[in-house]
Amino acid sequence: MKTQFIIDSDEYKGQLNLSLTINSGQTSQPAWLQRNGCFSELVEIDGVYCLINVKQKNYDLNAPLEITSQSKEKIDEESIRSCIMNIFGLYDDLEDLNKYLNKDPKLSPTIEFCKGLRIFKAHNPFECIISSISSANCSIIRWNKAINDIKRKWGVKYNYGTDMFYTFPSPANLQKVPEHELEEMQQCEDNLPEDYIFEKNLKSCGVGYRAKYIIKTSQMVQNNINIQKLYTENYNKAFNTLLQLPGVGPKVADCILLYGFGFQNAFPVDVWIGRIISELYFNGEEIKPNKARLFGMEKFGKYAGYVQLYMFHYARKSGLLDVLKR
DNA sequence: ACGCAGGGCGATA
DNA sequence: TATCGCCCTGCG
Repeated sequence: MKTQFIIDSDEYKGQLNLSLTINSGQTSQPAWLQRNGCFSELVEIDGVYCLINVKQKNYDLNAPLEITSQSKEKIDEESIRSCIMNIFGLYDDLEDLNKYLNKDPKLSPTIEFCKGLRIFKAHNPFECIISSISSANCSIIRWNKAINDIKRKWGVKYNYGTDMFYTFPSPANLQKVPEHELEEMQQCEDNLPEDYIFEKNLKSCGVGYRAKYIIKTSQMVQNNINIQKLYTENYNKAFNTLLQLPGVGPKVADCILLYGFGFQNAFPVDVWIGRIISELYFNGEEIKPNKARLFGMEKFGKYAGYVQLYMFHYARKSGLLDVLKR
């Protein structure tokens, strides 16, 4: 089944920079496949896997979004539309956000660097949890590659012409994968060809010491922790629930809440956000991560998640980051 | 070459 | 309860 439609810019408030939103390194998921200005990914909608192609003509921030979708079974067009609106943060009111940023002289400079930048929401919350764990102490390119490797090795493959896309494996499947070469070898035991290369294990995806966290977290999501409940819990409850997962500390928990579960009041603090907060609001005095986190949540309220996203992007593009490296 | 950046964990006081 | 060394890999 093929569907084609448009999301016009008057269907949401403020601009959208599709490319920037997808490529700004948010831990909800790796960047989508990009070809000729068109972004593609396999997304589950109403229980059906569906290839989504999204294009914003000439990278014009006000151009309508051109959507095509392909799936075996028919999916209601409204479901596809709202799914895409959600993934690209189109339900967020950027006009209101800009008004808010303009009122704080520390924040107003971020606006011109971040036009149309939106929160890139997870289409698969479990993938978001594993992405966020993989991102800890790790570069964007590295965790992007790791997640794509995991999908390729244990996801379900969907062919669209010559293109191949993979689902993200379920917790039930990911909890069973071998952690390293030795475990993989033990699982195969007999009659493998001499030249067999052991590469169907988590470490071979480049996740390093996080492999055991990923396996344990998959087990806990499968058996102990109901992640669906996070949607209805308050911030503190959900935060503490996530901290129970191995590999999830405060920064990763906040990323999961913000990008995966819609908690826009979360304020994920990495070293950079810590330094920026210290520079902008504490005269360069060193600020402990937890203090920065509480400060951000308190000061920015429901805008905290966006402020964090905008601050980081602004600092990168304006050269502030280089200054803070000292 | 090789030391360092990046967040979380577990041992220490 | 806070602090510190270590985990793995890519990069300068």
